[in-house]
Amino acid sequence: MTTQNVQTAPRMKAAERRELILEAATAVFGANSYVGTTTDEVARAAGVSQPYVVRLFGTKAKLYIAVIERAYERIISEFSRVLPGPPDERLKRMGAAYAGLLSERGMLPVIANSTALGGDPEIGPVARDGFNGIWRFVRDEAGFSEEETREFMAGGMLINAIVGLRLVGAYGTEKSVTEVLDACFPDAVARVRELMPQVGEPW
Amino acid sequence: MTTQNVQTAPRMKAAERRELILEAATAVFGANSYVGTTTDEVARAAGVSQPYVVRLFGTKAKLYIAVIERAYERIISEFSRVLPGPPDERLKRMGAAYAGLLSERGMLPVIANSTALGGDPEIGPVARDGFNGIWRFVRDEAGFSEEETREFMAGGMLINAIVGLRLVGAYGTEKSVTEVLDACFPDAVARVRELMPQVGEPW
DNA sequence: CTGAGTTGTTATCGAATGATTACTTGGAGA
DNA sequence: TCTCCAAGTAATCATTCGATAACAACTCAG
Repeated sequence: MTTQNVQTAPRMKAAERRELILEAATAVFGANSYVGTTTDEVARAAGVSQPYVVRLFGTKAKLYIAVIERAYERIISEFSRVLPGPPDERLKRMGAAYAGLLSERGMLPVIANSTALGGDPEIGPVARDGFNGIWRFVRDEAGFSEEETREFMAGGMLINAIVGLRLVGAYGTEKSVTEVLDACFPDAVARVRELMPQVGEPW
Repeated sequence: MTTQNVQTAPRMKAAERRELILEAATAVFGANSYVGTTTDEVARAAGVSQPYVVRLFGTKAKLYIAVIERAYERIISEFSRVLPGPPDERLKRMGAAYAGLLSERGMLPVIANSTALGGDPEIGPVARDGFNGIWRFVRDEAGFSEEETREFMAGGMLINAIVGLRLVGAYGTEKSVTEVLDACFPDAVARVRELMPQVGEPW
């Protein structure tokens, strides 16, 4: 007995622990970018030791790859969920679904950051695959026109920028910000407003 | 005489050297992001020693701030340049002008990266100012409608993502990529195609 | 011509970080 | 019950990076 469970994390199957770490890593990578994040921060956020994170994923880059793969899958999954329904409101639903992912910490920032890492030989291909996957889904599965697809993707990138810049802190005080947020996606903006992190928040 | 000019960089007024370093720093920060860039890389790219870079700008963060301020000024300057002319083609000209900045190394990637740093207490405010500045210019100086402004900014963010992902390497082979590039900005895409860095290029 | 301020360097430090090694402990199956 | 694999940790290492300090040489005003 005694079960001196003072220091060590409660036992868990590796797959389950992996998922926990991926969730924590998404939040931390999202807050600090890829290069700006230490494996130790991820480990502490997940409640395990730093060497264990490295051992489970092999390397920091491989961990990050797992994180963005999971994030892109998550987006496709949300889009699929809101696909059924009135076709004329499909774009609004998908925009709101994307903005809704703000509630899952780091999800959108990680996506945004991945679009800047195309030059990395390891991460680049994964990021391109993820981006292309969303693009194809929007066009083929959701049935958007070429023009609609471009606009939808561009709108998503704009949301990423707004989130990354923490622009919502200025909502209401800065006219141009208010403008963009209201115009961005008809239904998305409400979600963005309620979910977006403020300036200086650790998030 | 003798002027043993073996190691030390040729003398230059500090202001001139500052500009040289800013240009080099834009390229390096653009290629590797803020956190991923060392002051030593910047120094070597500029042909001076690392401590001198630090001394000229005080700190790495201040150097980066000078870089993005310069980049945002550069964008405004280009937009101003193409402002005169037929109003119905103003949007096309400005889109092409933005894409044309691809020829100045690191300019667009630096802008893209700055939109992810809103959470930084030092850099965040500068990035927000720059973004808001462009926004206001597009709406007030260029006279775009609210809707046009949003679409223009969103298109710019999409270009940033395409560049960051090195998507152009797949142009012609990947159907969806071809689609977006052609649809993005009528005249911008030609410039993007000829100027965009390929996958794996140091750029 | 000279000397003082500016331009620039070399040497070096302390902290941080990703990774490796060797060790411990819990728990499921024979 | 016993044992062996999986889960997890502590200790530690080699690098890297931003910053500081001390020093050297060019140049221009008087």
